[in-house]
Amino acid sequence: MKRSVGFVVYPGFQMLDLSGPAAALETGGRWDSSCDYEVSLLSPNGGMVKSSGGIQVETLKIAQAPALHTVIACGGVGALHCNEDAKIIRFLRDHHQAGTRMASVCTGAFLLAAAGLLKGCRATTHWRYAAQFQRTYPDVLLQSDSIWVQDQGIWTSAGVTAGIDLTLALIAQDNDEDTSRLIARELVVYHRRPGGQTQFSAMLDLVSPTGKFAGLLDWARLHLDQTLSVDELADHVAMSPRHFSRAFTEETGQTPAKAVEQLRLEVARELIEGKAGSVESVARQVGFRSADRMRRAFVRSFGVPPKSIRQTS
DNA sequence: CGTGTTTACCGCCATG
DNA sequence: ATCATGGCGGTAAACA
Repeated sequence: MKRSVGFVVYPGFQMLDLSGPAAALETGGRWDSSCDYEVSLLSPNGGMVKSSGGIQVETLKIAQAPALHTVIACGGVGALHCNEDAKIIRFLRDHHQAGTRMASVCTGAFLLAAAGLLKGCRATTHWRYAAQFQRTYPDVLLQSDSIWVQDQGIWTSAGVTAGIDLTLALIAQDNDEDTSRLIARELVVYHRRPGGQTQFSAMLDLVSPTGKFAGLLDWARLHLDQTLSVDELADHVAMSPRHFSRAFTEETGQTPAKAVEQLRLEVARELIEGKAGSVESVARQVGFRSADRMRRAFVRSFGVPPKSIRQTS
């Protein structure tokens, strides 16, 4: 069966948000006719649309979209300006109400949220825009540390290449895990990223090389059993707590306490998946004062307690 | 499950 | 004027 997938783009969209998922969809049909997708590109006014990198694509007007099985809203710097575009909003709203499967990549989540589709739903977006997103749409349960999230049939993914992970998951839903695994191998990407669903490792990679806080984060990772309060961190880089907090948030897109908690959660998760000791002892190793506190942090961040991670891994 | 306490965050403003 | 810095106080969240 051929499934029709429509990508929503606009001036300033991110090419990789489109081309990554499109490549994954294209690859599927190559062996297996039951995994065949037809891709259409849709923009508010149709015609040629320029991506943020300058490459242009030919699009249909969204009003002339064919019947669609899935809609994917692409992200990009343009998303922050056109999330009030009435044509896009109406298009997304109509298709959602009609039961079309809805998805977004990166800051495409801003479009879904603007259309009101994410109210009360768990969702994610590019980590750098997470704070802005939460401020703009406080009624969305943002899971800023997830690669992708599915809630109420709406799929959102983190920044850029996470769109490929998302598409693999969509393909797995339409077909099966094996098909999605084969496609991942063909594309030479991870079928399941190391580190599970967290994008924080990716964040460390992106921020560390250039950032002022590279050394600080590395140091913190090695001393997770210490308190690591904002005051201590600020002291460690010889800044006032106020200035440190502001500079850190600006630089990394995360507040200091959140970042430390992410580090703790990430290491804890690895230890738990690796079955290294009891949940209680893992909690202490990574600096949670108690297993109960760690458990709450897990639920807050991953949506599930440590126990269920150990069981499913 | 409520309740007092601590912590983090952020807006505002002063300083240099 | 602009920018980096940092102190203060309110608020919200997390903790005990």
